[in-house]
Amino acid sequence: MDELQPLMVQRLRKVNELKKEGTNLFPNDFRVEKTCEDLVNRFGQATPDELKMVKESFSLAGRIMAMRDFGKAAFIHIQDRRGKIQVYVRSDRVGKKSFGLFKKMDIGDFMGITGTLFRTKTDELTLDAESIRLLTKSMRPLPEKWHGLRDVETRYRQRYLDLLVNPKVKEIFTKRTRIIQLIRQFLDARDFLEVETPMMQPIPGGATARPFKTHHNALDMDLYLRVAPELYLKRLVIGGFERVYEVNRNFRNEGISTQHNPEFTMLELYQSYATFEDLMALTEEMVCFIAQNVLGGLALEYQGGKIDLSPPWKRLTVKEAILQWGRIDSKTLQDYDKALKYAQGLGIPLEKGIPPGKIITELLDEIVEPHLIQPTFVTHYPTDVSPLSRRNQDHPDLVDRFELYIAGKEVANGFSELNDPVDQRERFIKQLEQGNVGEMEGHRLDEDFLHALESGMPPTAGEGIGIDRLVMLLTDSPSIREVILFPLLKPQRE
RNA sequence: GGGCCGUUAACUCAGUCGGUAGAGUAUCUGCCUUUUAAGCAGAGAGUCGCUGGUUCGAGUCCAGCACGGCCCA
Repeated sequence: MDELQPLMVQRLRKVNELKKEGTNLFPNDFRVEKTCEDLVNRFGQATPDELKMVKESFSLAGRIMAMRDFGKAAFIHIQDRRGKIQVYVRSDRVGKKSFGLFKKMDIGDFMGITGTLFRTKTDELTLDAESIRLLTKSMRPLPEKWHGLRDVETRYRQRYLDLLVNPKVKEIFTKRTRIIQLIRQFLDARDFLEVETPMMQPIPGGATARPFKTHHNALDMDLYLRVAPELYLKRLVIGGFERVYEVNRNFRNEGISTQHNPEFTMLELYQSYATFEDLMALTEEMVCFIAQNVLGGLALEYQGGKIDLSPPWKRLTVKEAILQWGRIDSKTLQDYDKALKYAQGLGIPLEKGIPPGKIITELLDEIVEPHLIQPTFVTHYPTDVSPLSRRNQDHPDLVDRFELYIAGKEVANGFSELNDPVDQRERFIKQLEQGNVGEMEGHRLDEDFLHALESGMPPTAGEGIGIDRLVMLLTDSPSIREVILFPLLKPQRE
């Protein structure tokens, strides 16, 4: 315990008094029958007279969140996982001994109550306690009831307090779980199989990102936390799991921002005999299914802007998109030097020698992305920045790939998969030669994956959806830290 | 990495021109058996993020550092 603060000293005094009286401060034999929500759902509409007819007693437990003391009686609010209910504790009903114990309870303590229901003068459904138990004594005070906990840093560092006193925060994380449940429900119903693939990989593959490194002592082997599960999921497709998905964490050793946390949650799915177009349809359907269930409709507000998820979503090619919002014509865009100069003129720090496709995607991020507020699929990316995507039949320098943008954020990335092992080998080698990947620690030619691909992968389409960003969108959260329970923060200096 | 902002009681926040550190909630004491931000009366509670500087005197001005937020790269 840190240096004893006055408030803790006062609580410790009560603790010692209770111990001396023989009270167990941490019992675990109270039987909980109901949640607050159960009682509100069942009796919330009942009139005072109807409640008088209910002779039944109910037992519930929870944390004391508010207390209004009248000397020989008190009103308190009890909060459990499903809600809150008011409890009336009076000396003449619970008995003098229990009431003496109650007087030593604090906001923040856990309490078990058995009682009957009534309605107060001010019409609030209230449990009239006939017996009470202290279930856990708390030693520190909770944040203030009215303003709650506002300090962002404390909210993240002491998320338990944030969850306790800020109901909206609890709601966001409940929604997050609901969203992931709905994803599973949606994909399971379409005969996708959920799998788990390695988090620790000898070669980090599937995305261009700096990995976290770790070491296995017994094998004396360096390992990397995965930046994507892609190459393992494809191995499973090769192994005959024609429809697979995984919802789990990826790790990227890069910057932190309102859009980026070093560990983040991704859905990746693979469907054999499907194309990137099939996956656009699936994405549209799945996101609408989730929104319908979580929001009750397809209209939502994100940070003051209105977003309509009603299908069909807009689709346009990368080229069309750049020509629409950029001040550049088709001919200039196709000329490497001119396109590079144009990009540099916009303040994008690019050096000569970068792959042509990189100019295109940088331009996309810079001039198109902010405009893509309503859901939009941008399609047909350059091949040289899409090493795992299948080439377009008619334009081999483009791939059958899409990215989904909503509210100016990249939410999904999918493509028809490259299943030609010879082409794949060449593209891996080219990627590594280009430096930005090759120089990144751990990235090297994954012979084991190529070996698998040489055994034959059926025509397949795959996609990744950023779950954190999807949750941000559906909960109107401005920062990724609002949708991750314990976002990464630097340790606090003592 | 750069710019701007923040850090004061357990929580939410004031703090004027540099001159004894403030409020509400919470806590403690007393009264109170239908309150709900209960009420009334009283009390206690501070390393003003940290380190240094300027000054007779620093929460306040200056520099550096830490952590966080927003924006930019």
